[in-house]
Amino acid sequence: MSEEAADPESGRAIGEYADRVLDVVERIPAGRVMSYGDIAEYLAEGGPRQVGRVLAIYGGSVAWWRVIHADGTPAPGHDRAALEHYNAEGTPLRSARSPVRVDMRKARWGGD
DNA sequence: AGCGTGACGAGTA
DNA sequence: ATACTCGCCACGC
Repeated sequence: MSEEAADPESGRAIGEYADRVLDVVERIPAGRVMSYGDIAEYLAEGGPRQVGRVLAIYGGSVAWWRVIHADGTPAPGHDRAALEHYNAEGTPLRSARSPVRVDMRKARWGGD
């Protein structure tokens, strides 16, 4: 066998960074949202692109619809599913039709 | 090791 | 609203 060093990514463990990102998403209350950049800034680590990658890979385990672009638009390809959740959670919207836009002015949430 | 790509953000036309 | 550019960071080929 190759002397493969301990591979924390293989099998079970997800990156520590991904774990922190998912933790933040999990604590976003219903009816609120955070942008990719907001989460990156909140963690003070990586960047908006890193957060997007984590959600793209592990988003299936968290409320991914509460994480949207800085301009209030949900993830591409999932705007329809996201809209269903926004209606169910009472998320303040500025546009209920494409392009679906969340009212960041009211819905934007911080670790508060 | 270089290059393309992406669930990003902000700026400009 | 759309298209394009630049900066950013990590991954896959």
